Amino acid sequence: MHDHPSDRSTDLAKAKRTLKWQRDPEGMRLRILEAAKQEFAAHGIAGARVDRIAAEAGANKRMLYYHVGNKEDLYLAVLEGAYEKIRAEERTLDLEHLDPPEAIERLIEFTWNYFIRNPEFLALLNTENLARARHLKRSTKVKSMHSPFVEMIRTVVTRGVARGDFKVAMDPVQLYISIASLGFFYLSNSATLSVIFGRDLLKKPAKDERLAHMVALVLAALTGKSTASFGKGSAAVEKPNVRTFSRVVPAKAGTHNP
Amino acid sequence: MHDHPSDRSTDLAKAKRTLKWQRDPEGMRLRILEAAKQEFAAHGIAGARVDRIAAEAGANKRMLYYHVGNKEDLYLAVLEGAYEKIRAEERTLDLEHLDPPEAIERLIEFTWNYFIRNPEFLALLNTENLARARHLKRSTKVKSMHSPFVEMIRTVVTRGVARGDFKVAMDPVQLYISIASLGFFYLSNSATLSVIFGRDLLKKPAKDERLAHMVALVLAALTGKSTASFGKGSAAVEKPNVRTFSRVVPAKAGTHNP
DNA sequence: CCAGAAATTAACCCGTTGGATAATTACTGT
DNA sequence: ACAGTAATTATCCAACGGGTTAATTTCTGG
Repeated sequence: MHDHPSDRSTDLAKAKRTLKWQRDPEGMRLRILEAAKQEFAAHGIAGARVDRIAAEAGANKRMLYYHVGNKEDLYLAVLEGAYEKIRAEERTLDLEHLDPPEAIERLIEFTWNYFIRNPEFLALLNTENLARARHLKRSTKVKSMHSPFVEMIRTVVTRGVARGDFKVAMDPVQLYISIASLGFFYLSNSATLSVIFGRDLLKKPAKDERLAHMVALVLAALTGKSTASFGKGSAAVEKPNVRTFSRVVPAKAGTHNP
Repeated sequence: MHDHPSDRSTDLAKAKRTLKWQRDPEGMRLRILEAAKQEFAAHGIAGARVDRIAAEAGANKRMLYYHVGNKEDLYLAVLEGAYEKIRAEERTLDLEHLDPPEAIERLIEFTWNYFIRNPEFLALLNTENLARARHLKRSTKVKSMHSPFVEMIRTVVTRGVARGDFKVAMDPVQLYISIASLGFFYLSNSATLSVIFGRDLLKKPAKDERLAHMVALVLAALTGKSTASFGKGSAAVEKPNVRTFSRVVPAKAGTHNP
């Protein structure tokens, strides 16, 4: 969504207490949706509280119904907004002019960083899947928002195979899902995994290591080469990083999980 | 858990109406936990209804509190049971005597099939992560149940590298997470992905294709070979399958997602 | 066979929560 | 300036849902 003056701080709730109050329909709607996004992401559909959303948005509960609708309408609006946002960002990624391996690397990095920057997106997807996509199915809007990534991957892979960079040609859909998988699962399940492994998977070194592993894994599969730290200081899309498989079978190291 | 006479049918609820009723503490407890598992998996913590669990278990609501505890206790018991179950099955997998590549394949297949056979497990994990592992953290029981897979992977990879089967040695933890990722994400998010791609990812051919892709991807990365359908009719752990990357860049094919 | 404990049922309680109704206040065009 | 509409506030409420209390029934050991 485009910036709106009353959009930044999440609880500038009272900033509107100028004498009595002033009108701001669009701003109100945005604050409601933002608050709803946080609430649904944090508590799921059933766990979300309409009153909390209202409070967080600095609004009266009645406003939610006035501007968006009931709880489910609210949820769907949030979900659609989330898809719109990622699709919009996806479209900004231009891979056409890159060497195929680097294009794939960029793709992985973008996806990974998007997930890191938008944890609510992960939560919302999980919530929606818990609901078996009951709401998505009704949303013609989302169904018409196709990700450009599948086609991007198709052309990149084709190009890579033609140029000899890649040994095999994977199904773009499968590869797309795999790239999403590797990052999504790690981040989405970081809480339980951190407990199981007895170490914090969200601290920077762990995340850096994960990104390097994902890139190395996918590129190794595509190129057939063990992809030793290939250069190109290329300041990655959002975060430069090491890119090798972590040292050879790192022995029991720090992990306390046998 | 071990079989108990009054365990099989889920709604044999009334089978206990022998005149008035008869006692069956253990059976009751099991039915309660099974019902709770389904309920929590289907609706999450906040969405779960204590009354529904009771009804499904063929019990009075009071029984839940008598045999297990309040809603949260119930949830934690379910979660711990889920971890116990998967850990138990994991221990039955013996990879030591297999060739490294085949061992990895078996591992992937096992994980994949376990997820398919236990959809509630996926849902529970998602639910717990939505709660930021709030309950897991309190469970000393689960924290002490280490997966044997990480060590299995470590030895297999080491062996594979020594024998020359594998070109690179990956960090076992990363590889473990990656293998889980590839299957987990696909299945856990199949509902939304199916809507987005406009095709049912859960029908058999799609699932078979996914398994083949996962195996090919991981093995290609490890061996450096494009892993063309390597043989060994090896009747996979639970489901034999094709194992190549799907045909070369399958053109727009059936997919309606550009 | 019977007393006490264990298991189970039946009924109720009360805070929460989504949603609705109605009254108030701020804008807008004319 | 003012009428009409849009935006917002202030209350209310009925149902839902987790948890509890108390009465009932079955089982077991002596």
